Amino acid sequence: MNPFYITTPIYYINARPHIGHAYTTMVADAIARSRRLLGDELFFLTGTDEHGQKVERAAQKAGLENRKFADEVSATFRQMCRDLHITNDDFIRTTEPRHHRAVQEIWRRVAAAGDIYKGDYEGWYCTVDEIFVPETQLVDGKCPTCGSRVERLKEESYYFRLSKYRKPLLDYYDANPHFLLPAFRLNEVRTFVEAGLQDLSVSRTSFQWGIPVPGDPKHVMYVWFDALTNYLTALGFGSDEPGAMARVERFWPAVTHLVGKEIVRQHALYWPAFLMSAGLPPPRRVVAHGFWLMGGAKMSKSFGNVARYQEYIEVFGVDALRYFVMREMSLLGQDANFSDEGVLTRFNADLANDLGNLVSRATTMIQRYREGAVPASPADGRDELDVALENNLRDTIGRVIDHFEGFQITVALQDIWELVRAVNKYIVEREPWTLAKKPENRAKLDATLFHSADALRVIAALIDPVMPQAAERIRRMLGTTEEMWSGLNPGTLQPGTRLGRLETLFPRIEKTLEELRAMATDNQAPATEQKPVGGAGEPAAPGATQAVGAGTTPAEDGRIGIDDFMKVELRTAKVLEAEAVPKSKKLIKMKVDVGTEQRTILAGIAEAYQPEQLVGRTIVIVANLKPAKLMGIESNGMVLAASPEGGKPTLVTFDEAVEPGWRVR
RNA sequence: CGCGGGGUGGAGCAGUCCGGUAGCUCGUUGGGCUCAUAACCCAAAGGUCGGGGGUUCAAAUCCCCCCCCCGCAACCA
Repeated sequence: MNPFYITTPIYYINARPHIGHAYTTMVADAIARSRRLLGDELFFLTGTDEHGQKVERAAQKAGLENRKFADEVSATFRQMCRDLHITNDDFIRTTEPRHHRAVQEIWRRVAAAGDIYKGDYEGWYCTVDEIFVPETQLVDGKCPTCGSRVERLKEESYYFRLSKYRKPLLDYYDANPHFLLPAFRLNEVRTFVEAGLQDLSVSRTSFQWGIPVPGDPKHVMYVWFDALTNYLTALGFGSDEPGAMARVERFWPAVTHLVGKEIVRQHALYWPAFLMSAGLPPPRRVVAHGFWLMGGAKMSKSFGNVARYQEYIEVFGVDALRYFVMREMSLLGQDANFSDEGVLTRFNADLANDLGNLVSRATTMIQRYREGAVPASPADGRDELDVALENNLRDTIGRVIDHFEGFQITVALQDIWELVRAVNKYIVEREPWTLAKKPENRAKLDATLFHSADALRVIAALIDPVMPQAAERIRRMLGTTEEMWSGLNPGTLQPGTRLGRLETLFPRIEKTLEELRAMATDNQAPATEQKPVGGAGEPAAPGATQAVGAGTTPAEDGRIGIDDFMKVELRTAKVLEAEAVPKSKKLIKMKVDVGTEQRTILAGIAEAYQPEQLVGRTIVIVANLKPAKLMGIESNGMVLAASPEGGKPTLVTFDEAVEPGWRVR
């Protein structure tokens, strides 16, 4: 047996599971199921990433002890696996002792290879949020989340000599052109590596919720060093138990890491480098998928367009959701759209009309014409139509297997549905209902019924990885049992097989979209503790955009006094000149008259306004803001505008004409 | 010249690496059938393949230029 090890990313517990997490997990499950059907020895891993400052803070906010908080959120991901019929062999949590041992062992090996050194991490530190803020995210030299002052701080940190691995990584990519799929993503990573690599800060002293560095416990390991190692932990790496290393040797590096495109760099670059340093082979394959878009836009909680997988399960069923996502988004392709219309259309057209109806008509006829027992296919009843159908079955089996092996699940489903339609056509061409009227057509009718049922048996086997429940239900109706792909052939259905109880496989959903949406809303659980979303649900990269809404409260309840407000000097100003800042996307530079003087101000409104339409307008500015440089230009103030989260700004205007320089309050 | 992805019938996509009748699903229109979940089967309409040059007997596909959209990065003071 071939060893085959597949993983999902471990999901960062600062968000609750949504469609993004569900998608990755369902795809990994389908691949796992397909490999089992092919006879591989399989290990399938998923889990949660639970360390880090964001978790510490989220726990604090929820008023829970770190571990309690982690337990709770991690459990929702475990529940997601149950909800989606995921067949993972293990569910790892980075807070488990086995993982601590494994990570520390990796650290020791990397250190022994001379790739860890102590240095200083220097950056801007917000003492309120207790977090380092990347220079580029500073707002007016202040913390972007809480607005308080940041200070230059140096923190002792261990570094990993990533720079040393530029050449080995490039060599590895060259020797393994399919290491990262799809191919264009490997190009991106290669370009990045070629440009040169900086050593990576891999420890922190500013928080404790992490895995201590061996021999220097005031340091905890930083994000990726901890998280990535989970893939080895689950195999038993670092364990003292007898036989643990045997499993590592068995399944490593025969691994496929399924990831979202936002964490390609970590998996295709950091991780192989860590492993090389530790004297272990890099993973065999990384497959990176795109994002689900809602209404053409990336899902984000602030847009309120994050799809919850639970609603779709309730309305359409687990299999239908699995089918939709795998049919609609090519694993090796671009981003795809997730919409109620899309799901509904796929459900009715593909599942109810094409497949469900085929199952229904084929089984009903056997029931009606042959008392529920599959007839044999007599030689004198067969003709070229039957031969063509059998050939079609054989070809489709081969192609579907190939496509699954190449991670082209979407294409495999297309092929299966081509077959489904071919069987529907076969039945129409044979007209069994006409044959049944004349006894002399008995042989031909038998052949027709047999081959239809036989085709259903094959179809059930082929959809099994994507829709395990539907496959099983078809088998129950047919009276057959599960079959491996390795021995799957047309024509092997046992004559005399008695059908089971017939049921409707996928009942058409005749509801309108409005009704569906209403159902979904009704089912929506009362908004629980809203956690910020990071990417498609995978661990956010170090220095990623700070979570919205987390720890923004400077004072007790966040309110300020009138005197605080009066510190902000708002004034009207007239725009005299305006021009777009070259090479910038959002900035417009303008010269404004503030009554007593003229000054230059930059505003991030280029996406909503043309410079020409600004000239002559009266706007509101913050007049006593410290100057700041943007794109090399100094801005003396700030323009007031209202904007939806992530949307285009609208300038503050007045009912009646006002003069420049008036105070606004 | 920051990096990358994309622009193909009304909608969503494949085809582009390895030039040669432009394909699939949904939708629309007409027909067939009645075993079946008003499902299924057939047929038709609908595309200057973002624009312009070039290479070639032949370009959606190769080369050059331009336009537009979407990510990421950099600047929403």
